[in-house]
Amino acid sequence: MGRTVTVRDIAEKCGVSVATVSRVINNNGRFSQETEHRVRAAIEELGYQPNQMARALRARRTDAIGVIVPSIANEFYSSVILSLQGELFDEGFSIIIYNTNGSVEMERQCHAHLAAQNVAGIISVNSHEDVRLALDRPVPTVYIDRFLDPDEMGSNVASVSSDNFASGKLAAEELWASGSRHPVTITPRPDAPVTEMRTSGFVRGLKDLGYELPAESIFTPQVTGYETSRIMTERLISSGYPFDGIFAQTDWEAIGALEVLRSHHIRVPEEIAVVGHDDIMIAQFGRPPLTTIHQDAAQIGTRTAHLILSMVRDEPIESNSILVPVGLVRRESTRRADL
Amino acid sequence: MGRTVTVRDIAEKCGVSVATVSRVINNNGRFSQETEHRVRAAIEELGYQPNQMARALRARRTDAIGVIVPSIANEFYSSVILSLQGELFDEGFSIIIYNTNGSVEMERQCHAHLAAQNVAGIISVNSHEDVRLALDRPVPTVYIDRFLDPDEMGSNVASVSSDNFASGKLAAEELWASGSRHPVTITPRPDAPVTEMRTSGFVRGLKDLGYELPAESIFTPQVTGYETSRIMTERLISSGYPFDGIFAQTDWEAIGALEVLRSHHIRVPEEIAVVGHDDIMIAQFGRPPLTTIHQDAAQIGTRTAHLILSMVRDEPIESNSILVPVGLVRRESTRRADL
DNA sequence: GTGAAAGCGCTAACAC
DNA sequence: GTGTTAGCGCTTTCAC
Repeated sequence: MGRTVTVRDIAEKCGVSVATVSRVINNNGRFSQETEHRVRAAIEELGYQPNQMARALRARRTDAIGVIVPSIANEFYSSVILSLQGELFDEGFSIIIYNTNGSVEMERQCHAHLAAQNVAGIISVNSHEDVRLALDRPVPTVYIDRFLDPDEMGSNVASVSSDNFASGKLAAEELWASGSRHPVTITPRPDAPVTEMRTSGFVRGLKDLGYELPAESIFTPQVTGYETSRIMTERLISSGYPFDGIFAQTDWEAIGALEVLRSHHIRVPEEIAVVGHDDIMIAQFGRPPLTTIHQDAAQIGTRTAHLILSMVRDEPIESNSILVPVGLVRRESTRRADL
Repeated sequence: MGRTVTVRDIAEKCGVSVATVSRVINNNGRFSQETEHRVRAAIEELGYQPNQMARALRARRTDAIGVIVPSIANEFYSSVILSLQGELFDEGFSIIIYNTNGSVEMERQCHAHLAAQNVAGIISVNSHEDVRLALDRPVPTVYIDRFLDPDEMGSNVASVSSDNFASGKLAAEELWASGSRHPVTITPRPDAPVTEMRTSGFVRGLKDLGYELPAESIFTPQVTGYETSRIMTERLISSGYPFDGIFAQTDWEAIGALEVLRSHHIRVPEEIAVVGHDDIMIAQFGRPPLTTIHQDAAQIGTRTAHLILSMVRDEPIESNSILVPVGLVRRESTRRADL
């Protein structure tokens, strides 16, 4: 293992200065064709790779994008990250990932860590930190799963999100069409930024159909997930509260609800129709298979990647608040046969 | 936004030299208590954060660990990464993630990318690259899901893996105890490094029970997964090949098999017993719920993190080939009632 | 079209 | 116990 090869080695081998080598590498400034050939040949021959740390020190930033996410083990998030990592890699960027487990304190620490590392940009997924913090962060930030008012955002903040209002509305329409006249909804944790949009879309959808959803029909657990949803559904049944449809705002919550309904021998969709949200793999394996709102994780990933790249490069962006369409995937937990 | 604050600012504010400031920060070398207090106070007051790029340039390496994985969207991998990211974060390290989608060429590119970034270490998950490449890479590398002969490894290569031989054996014993006398196995893709160990454990387990598994009973698809497994099981049934048990070496393959068996009205476990592998969430939702081999993703993550940290710090390591125990999780796809 | 040289922010000799 | 200084590898002004 010889010393690592630097611009200097290339320069010496070619009998030019390091400045010229640098110009060739970055295709920046003038140099003769002949020099270019010699330099490129030497780079090839010696297997030279520019040292990114030195570059970063000079440029005052790295070619890395920080990604902060509640948990990479969440299928929806990992799908988004898979997609955006691929796009960013193609442009020479790498991603540094942090899991916060939903803790605001952890999020704060991650931002500190990222600041010290001089990342070029930050992608923050389903964050419930105060967005104003981002406004006076020098590094461009894109929020996923969080709708931001375009007017409130500085030029270094943007958002990409599913159209959660639309998904709430779709769920309302599907439950109604399935004969549900007293639907309820189970939201993610109250501080999840998507909760409000989905719920208001749901309320609005029902209202348009002539039904005013009572506030008591909106259930907002402190912790999102399968277990919580089981417990809530169990309580809901034993309380005798009249309901004949559930919009569970995550698929895991929907699956939890389905399991409890099944254990009570309540027929789905005949007695109670159920709509989930996200369309992760488990949805296909519900009993019955779950009707759900599909989020386009791949598209969210690519749009986010393109957005952050533009911002990092100081290129103009089409919009600083991108809404990705959702769609209903009808399976067997809605639309009773006799309707 | 003022200029970013550097050691120099701290030094000036305290009336000391940058060297002293550096000594205090790194707790390296001598300095008076009084100086220390002044410096720390100034750091606090100005909100100084050491520039990691400059440090990295100096130290010739960053505090980042590169992680190369086939796909972060695979639940088992993402659970491992969740775990190891937490551990590494506590020690001040960050992780840079690459997805290869199982492509060796992509893996090669990722290594090149990582080399240019001077990561302190590399964690390579389920890689099928030539390990000898790692031997003359200067940066420590830990392989996950790949058993390496301790003798073949240099001091900068190590491995952490489930005890895949044991899991094959467990599967054999469980199927046998469920009354299966002609079991088959469906492996992950042939180049997956775990395939060989699981299969030989399975063969050995059956042999110990007095059954010699014919080579025709080992099915090795080119592509791992739910769909492939469905197709293979379908073919297996229509071919009339006699079998009464399946060891599917991933849970998704097991779920695919279960679906096909169900569509043919073949009773599980009465007619055919099924054992999966990994114990990811979907296993609980199989029809019937899937008996499977549990892999301890969290432990694999923490052991990997500790290993790579020791290697990075040039500390001695207990072992360069760690085997993490597995366990059978019995659900309803094995052990017919009448036995 | 090319070279010399400064400097990004930090650490570690080395001197005192 | 503290200061001076070289230099990590790169890019970029400024000369010529």
